Amino acid sequence: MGNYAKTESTHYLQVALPTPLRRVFDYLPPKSGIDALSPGIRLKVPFGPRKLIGILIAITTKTDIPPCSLKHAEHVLDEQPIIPRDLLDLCRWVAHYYHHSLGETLSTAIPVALRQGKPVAQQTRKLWRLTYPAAEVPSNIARNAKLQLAAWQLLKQHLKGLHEPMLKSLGVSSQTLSALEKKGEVECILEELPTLHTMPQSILHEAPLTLNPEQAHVVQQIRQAAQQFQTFLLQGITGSGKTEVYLQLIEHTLKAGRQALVLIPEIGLTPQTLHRFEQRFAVPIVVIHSGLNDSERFLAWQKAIDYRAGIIIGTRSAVFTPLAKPGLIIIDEEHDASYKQQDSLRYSARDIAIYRARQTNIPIVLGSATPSLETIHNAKAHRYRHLRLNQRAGMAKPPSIELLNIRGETLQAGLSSALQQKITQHLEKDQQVLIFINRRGYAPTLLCHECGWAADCPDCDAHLTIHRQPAHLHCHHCDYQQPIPERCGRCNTASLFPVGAGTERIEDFLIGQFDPTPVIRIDRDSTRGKSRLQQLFKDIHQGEPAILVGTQMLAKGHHFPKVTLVAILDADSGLFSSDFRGLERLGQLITQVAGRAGRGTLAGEVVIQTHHPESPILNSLVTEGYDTFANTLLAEREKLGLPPYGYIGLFRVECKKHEEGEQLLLQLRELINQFLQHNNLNGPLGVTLLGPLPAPMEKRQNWYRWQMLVSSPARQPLHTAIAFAVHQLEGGNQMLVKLARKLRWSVDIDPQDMM
DNA sequence: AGCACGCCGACT
DNA sequence: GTCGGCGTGCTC
Repeated sequence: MGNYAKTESTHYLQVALPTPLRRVFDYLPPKSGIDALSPGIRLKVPFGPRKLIGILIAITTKTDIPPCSLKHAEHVLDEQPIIPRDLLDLCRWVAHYYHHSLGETLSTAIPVALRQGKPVAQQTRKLWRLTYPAAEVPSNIARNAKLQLAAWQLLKQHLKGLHEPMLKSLGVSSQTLSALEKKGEVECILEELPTLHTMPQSILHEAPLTLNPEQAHVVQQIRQAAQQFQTFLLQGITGSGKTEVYLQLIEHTLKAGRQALVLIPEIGLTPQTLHRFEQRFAVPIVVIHSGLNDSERFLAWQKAIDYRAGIIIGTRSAVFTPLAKPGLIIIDEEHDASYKQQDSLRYSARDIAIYRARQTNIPIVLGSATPSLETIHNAKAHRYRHLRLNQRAGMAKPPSIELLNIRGETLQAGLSSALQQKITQHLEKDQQVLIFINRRGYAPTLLCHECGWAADCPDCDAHLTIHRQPAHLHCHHCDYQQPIPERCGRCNTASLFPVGAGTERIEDFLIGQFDPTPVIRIDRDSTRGKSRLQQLFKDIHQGEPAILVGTQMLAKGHHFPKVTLVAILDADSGLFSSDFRGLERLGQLITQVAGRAGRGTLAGEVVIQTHHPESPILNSLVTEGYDTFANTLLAEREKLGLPPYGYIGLFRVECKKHEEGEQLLLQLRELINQFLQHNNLNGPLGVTLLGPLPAPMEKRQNWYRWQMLVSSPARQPLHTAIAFAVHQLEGGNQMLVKLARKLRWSVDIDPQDMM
């Protein structure tokens, strides 16, 4: 390509920049020329008055901008693309699908270090060895320099050298080493980290478990698709051995010289999962979670892309990790809400993962005991292969589930007397009891008995939650805190009292009621600090009789073999949730916590307190199980045209002045409706608008929140309408742009909830 | 989103 | 006199 010099001026660089603007920007090639520029490299470019680091998307010969107003790219940061082709393509699709800026999408996808322009260094490890093996201690090491002498002696016994981490663990500090290096006695060699190509070791540390026939069948079915795209729904009841299936699938993937990407929910069981993986596999495993700092994240990313790790385990954002040799994707607990990002780029890691699997032509496994309705629907439509694990290892029978009528009952800290009796029975048999309540703190409301005033958050439409440890009022929506007042804020009488019960209050009550049985509370407050949660789990596993009280955290993942009674205190909040997914969530929760009851050899019992024991849907769940329950919900969703039968997007607006959000959405609605009419997309088979409506919690953190729902029985018209609307908001319509400037707006495709 | 520019009010 | 409030415009 020697004739670039001639045509140089007709080439333009399309660059994605970290700005919310949904377009790419064209630049002239840098002064250094266009050679060695390929999509995926980083460029430093002038952007208005500042300099930004962008990603080169494409090199074109056309531009919509008058070429005289184009600027030159200033700097080329990479020789090789740091964003591989398929990740770039993935991000383009994501940006397009979620109507988000490509530059910001790329920023979400890559480690912070990269978007800040840090150089990509070859990953190395340091090998230290003696410069020359002398028989005697060299004279330039002082006789009293004990540490240096020890280090020298050590290295003399290992003339091939020792790696720095090894030396550290043997008590040799880097100061000692650099002191010796200065004296010319030792030298440091930078070795490239080995890739899996050159790693001679075997893949496994320990032998795999023997699979039961069901598991074996599942493994075999998925292996048959080993080299091509196929989505599997692995629906396995709690305790049916899904993880072992994952492990064996990964083993086959590794043996084929490929990598596995495993996504787990956010509050996930990272330490346990990781432990099990590390026990099994001898290949390097990389874990990506919110606890990592920037450089650790960057390291993990590099290991994945350089084929230095065989298994990549991570939460939501790990779905963007590029793989050198992709072979398998696993989404554990695929129904979990934490796979959906709830701000900025509102993506679903599960859905992106499926797209990725298709793009790279590899199988993907969605595992869950309680699959989402979307996934069940796709399985029924034969877009996914539906595989099941119905056998519970070493378990006689599934737990019995009872809907306990609490209508007219006087509750003590949220517990009915019937439930208290059951607790006594189980404790007398030396067993453990698990109480589930999705509300932390002492009580959700501080109420005045005299005038009905309640302590509210000044910044949100919400009551303040009473906490006792330490004592204060706390808003769970914006983190506002204040001391507990002694007198009513309205009538000034001293008759304030807590209404309702959260985990702290229930803990208090149980301690008094079932003394001396220990009560272990597990919620976000009781598990602050690094190893608190692990310690509490350890206590539970001692197996002594105990009552566990907790939130969501208790519903996920962990096995408690001695728990035989599980109680759900506030099922009704799920029954009457303002959100259309409320019931689905409740069903998943009940099924998941029921899976916690009676593992091992002991029979389990589940009690669900409700004011509506006759509720047909709850009864169908209890007597016929999750599948039937899900079918009922699916039928309802179909009637209402809700997902998975209809596709929805949500415009969200936050504003400081109450009416401004509504105004913007009203204007937007007018424009969209005109557009729909012009394009024959109105009517029930086209696109329908609902709203603007205030969000379920209208004010939050001093922002008023409005939303407008856009829905359609087909994906394409929905997409078209939203693309049009976004374009208008972003500059197409002057009036709208003017309104939009005063507030914050965003689009949420496939919203999880309307909160 | 940033950032600059520009035009009005209350300060050492 | 000027420091700084935020409305407006622009980013290849």
